[in-house]
Amino acid sequence: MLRKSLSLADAIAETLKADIQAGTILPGTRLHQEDLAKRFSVSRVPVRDALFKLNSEGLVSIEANRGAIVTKLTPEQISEIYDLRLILECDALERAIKVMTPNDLPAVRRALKMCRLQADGGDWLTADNEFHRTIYRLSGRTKQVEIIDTLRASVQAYWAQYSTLATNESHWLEQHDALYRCIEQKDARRAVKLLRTHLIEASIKLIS
Amino acid sequence: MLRKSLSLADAIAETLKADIQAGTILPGTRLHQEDLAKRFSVSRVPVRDALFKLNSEGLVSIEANRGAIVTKLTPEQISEIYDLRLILECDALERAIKVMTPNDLPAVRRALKMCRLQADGGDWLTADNEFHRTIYRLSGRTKQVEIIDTLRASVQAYWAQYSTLATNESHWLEQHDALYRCIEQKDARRAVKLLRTHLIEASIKLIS
DNA sequence: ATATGTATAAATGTATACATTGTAGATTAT
DNA sequence: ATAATCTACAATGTATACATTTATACATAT
Repeated sequence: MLRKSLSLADAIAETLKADIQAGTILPGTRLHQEDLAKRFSVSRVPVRDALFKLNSEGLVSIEANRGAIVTKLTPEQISEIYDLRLILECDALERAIKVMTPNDLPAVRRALKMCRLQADGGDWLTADNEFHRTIYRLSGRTKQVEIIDTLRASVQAYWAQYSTLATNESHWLEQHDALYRCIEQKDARRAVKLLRTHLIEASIKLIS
Repeated sequence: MLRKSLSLADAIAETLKADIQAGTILPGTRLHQEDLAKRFSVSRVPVRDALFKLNSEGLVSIEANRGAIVTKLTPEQISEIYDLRLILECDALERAIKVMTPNDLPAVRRALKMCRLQADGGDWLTADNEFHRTIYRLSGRTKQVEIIDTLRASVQAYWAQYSTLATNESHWLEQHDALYRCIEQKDARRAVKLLRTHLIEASIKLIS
């Protein structure tokens, strides 16, 4: 496997992204360049690069001369993101099912298994993300998958908050199982319908 | 009107963006930090910031330790972008028509007029962009409009190439007129159908 | 002649230092 | 006491200098 040389900026960006998505750093938190530089024992330059990168992913908001804060979404904004995900993910799913071959199934099955392992306690959110991404990638639509990833990432921080309260993922595991069966049978119509309700339910839960 | 203080990085990014979209800087061109720094009479720092920003908009591609090049799209990638635009723009148009009031019409009419003025010779591409954006903004979907803008921007460079050869915008002006009439009558169904053919025609023209 | 390895040069990545902008606190005037 | 202005501090923006990585050219060996 080819390992690309990871710059400091990329490493910092990834760490911060993980912290934000895990809920360790809450939305609305100010991110001071100097503080972060001290935390990572580097200069402010790679920190700035990292913040710019996170800004481009929508995870932090930068105002000129006024610093960066972890993006805080209103319920309306979260709702809009879910509407976008609905459109883009359903389309990607449909395309994926149409072009995929039996050879692609093991990867999906593996991701599904990972979800079961991480169901309670473990890193459920990442496993869930990986399951969906595995499917969407089969569509071959690079840009579309990239946008979907960005949208999913930007709401993940709010799930981290949520799941500490009500950690009831078994319902979603069943939906994943059902989705896999549809994929296995190449039943795009039904798969899309499942995903649609999956996302709508999630949206409602998260906003309420 | 509130004028936000424009950092050097933002100014450089805007200039480069304009150059790329105008076709002055062609896709595939390497963008050396030092050269750009000399061109704008600044240090490499704001240049790097600008390149990161353009990278986040998909206009340039950055590889670690290997510099930045103006993003070069394959016909397949262009096609994918048009498919995404089709989905997102049609949805935005439909939503815009549903929520807009008669008070919103003058702005659209103004943008339409601008298109006529810039039809041949002038800055048609910008006027066309502004016309569509004016409509989509009425939907109130900030994130969605942002994504649409990014997608439109990333293919604009290829139109710049194209329009020097065959500058025949009158056909599209007619389509704009027709679209406006649908909007005026709040006929979302027909408007979406028009936009769909508008985009499909454009896609085919650009790729061939 | 091709391929490989090394050395040199050029470009990007990072650190440090300086400039500018924005903010908070205090002082003064109303 | 409140409002406004000025001053000092803190944070970001930018420039310069250094470190690391990558690419190019040349030499050498097969």
